[in-house]
Amino acid sequence: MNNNEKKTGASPDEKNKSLNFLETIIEEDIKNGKHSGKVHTRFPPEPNGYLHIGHAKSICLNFGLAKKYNGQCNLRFDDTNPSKEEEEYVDSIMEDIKWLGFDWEDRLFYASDYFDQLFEWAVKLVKDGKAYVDDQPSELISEQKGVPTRPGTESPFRSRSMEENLGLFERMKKGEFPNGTRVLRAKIDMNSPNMHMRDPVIYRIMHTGHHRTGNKWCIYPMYDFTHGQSDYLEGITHSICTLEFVVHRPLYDWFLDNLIDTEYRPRQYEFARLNLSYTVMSKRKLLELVNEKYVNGWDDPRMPTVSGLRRRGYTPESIRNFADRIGIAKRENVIDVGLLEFSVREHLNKIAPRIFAVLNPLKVIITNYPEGQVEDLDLEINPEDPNIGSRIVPFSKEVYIEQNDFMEDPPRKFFRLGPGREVRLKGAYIIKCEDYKKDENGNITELYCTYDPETKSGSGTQRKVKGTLHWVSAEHAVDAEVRIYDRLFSNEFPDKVEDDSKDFKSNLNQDSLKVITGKIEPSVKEAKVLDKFQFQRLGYYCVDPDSTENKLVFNRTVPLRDSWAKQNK
RNA sequence: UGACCCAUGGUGUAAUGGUAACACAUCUGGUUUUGGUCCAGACGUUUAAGGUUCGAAUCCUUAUGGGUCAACCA
Repeated sequence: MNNNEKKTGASPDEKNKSLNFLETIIEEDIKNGKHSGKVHTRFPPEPNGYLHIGHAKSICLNFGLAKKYNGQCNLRFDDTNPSKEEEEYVDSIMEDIKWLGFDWEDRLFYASDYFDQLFEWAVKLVKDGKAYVDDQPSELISEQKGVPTRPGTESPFRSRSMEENLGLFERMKKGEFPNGTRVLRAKIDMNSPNMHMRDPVIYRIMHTGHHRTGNKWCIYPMYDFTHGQSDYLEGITHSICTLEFVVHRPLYDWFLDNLIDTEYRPRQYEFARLNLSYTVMSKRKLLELVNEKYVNGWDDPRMPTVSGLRRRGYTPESIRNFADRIGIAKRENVIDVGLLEFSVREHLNKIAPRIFAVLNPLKVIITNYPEGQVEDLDLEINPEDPNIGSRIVPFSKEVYIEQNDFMEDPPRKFFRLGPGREVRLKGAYIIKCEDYKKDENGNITELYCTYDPETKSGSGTQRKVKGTLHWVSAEHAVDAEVRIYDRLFSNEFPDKVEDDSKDFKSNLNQDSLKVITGKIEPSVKEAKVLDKFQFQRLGYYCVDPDSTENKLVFNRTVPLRDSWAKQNK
């Protein structure tokens, strides 16, 4: 067994994991022969924004469950509100799901596919005396709904005749009434302790074109009147959503019970949505960050969006592993963003080619190295995967190292360079610092070192030194823009603010982006957009789409763990 | 003056009436030409009170704490 095979990071779903509560329910259903043992889930995004890591959790859940139990998962756009929804979002959502590694095959649906059927069902409700047209404005309806602790009062239009309701509803459909003048309401129970059962609105007038149905409709069904029936039409067995829909479940069931005669029913289950420390997850807040230019768009690498994470350098595998690790439950939770970072490090460690990059260069002149000599050193690409081969890195008389790899007056445990100290330049020679130069401000500007020609890497040399530094040859190095990203918020819980005059934006991390120019080894010239690297001793970086033929741009995905920095905090 | 959901280490998630465990985080040590990786170890957990039971994290009751519900949003 080689080093790679015994890694614990192997996809968690290969391990014997205990079941989450949904898997328990599903296995019970299968055992009982419910739905003939079939499992059919769906992922139902509203196309009014970009997907974020919380959606990724849901995608992994729904598609993952289907896969695990030999079932299927549909993609269904919940597009019942044309005033907010756009084609642009449909496209980005599909791209993100595919990128995450999931496939809905030929099962792409839209709630708007069902508008005709939904309308017929509404008519049935009217004919059965279970729905009525209300002529009141929304403010009045809202007032009559009461509050959770007090019953509501019935609308004066509640007892209209079936014929009158039918006529009015038809006229609503024909476009005879302006927006907001009438709605269709289910007649349920204004005294219910559940607000959603107090004669919910099921159709509203909206003279707005729809991205799929064009101008065919000027009335649109509400979410509650759409979702369960859509699940029914698609043969969904387990309809999984987040906790805030728990109170909607009685309504979900009510519509099906009053509309459907067959025995089959989809059933709704709820799980806790993902919250991540040091970030916000609501679409509204994310949109605010984009609109008010706190970030550079939905795919800004600091955003918790799927497109942002992709651009940041995250891999689909790392996100899937993350989703597996956080589990599924009904308890409110805040996951430490460190777990996400662990997941991406874990994967990138296995696959990212190692290269040398010096981000804060300090010139080192090797005084006894022959002028003009260049040695092409053969360095491994990834010690985790020796079979992958090696790369050539040129070495010469003048190199750059990191400024913080030298201290004028270093403490004993500093295993790097200082006056009179020795280190190994990784893959090259052991050098000794003989002298250094400072500018008028006291900044170190140059180091003068000697090298030991007997210590060339791979020559069988026995000499050991405590420290090993990365470096680049000054004349061969490639300049690149490097964007050092940090957490978007400085507070673990961005919504926690000192007083009401502030909001989550007051917790924004002012240093979440630093742009510098780094010196990178020449092999990087071949890099393509989104290629991922480990800058040795620093972190994982990937090529940003802003890169041009003449200028590479790198994003820092995540720094390497740094026990030295931690120790010195 | 309500209904519903939830409560296990610092953070998450298991244990399905029978030894409270796994991951991350934290801390030690070992290996290392990355202060990375890897390896070994340590730390630390059932909200409370009653009840049922030979036996309760698990079942029941009450309390406490947290959350959700009052868009013609989803």
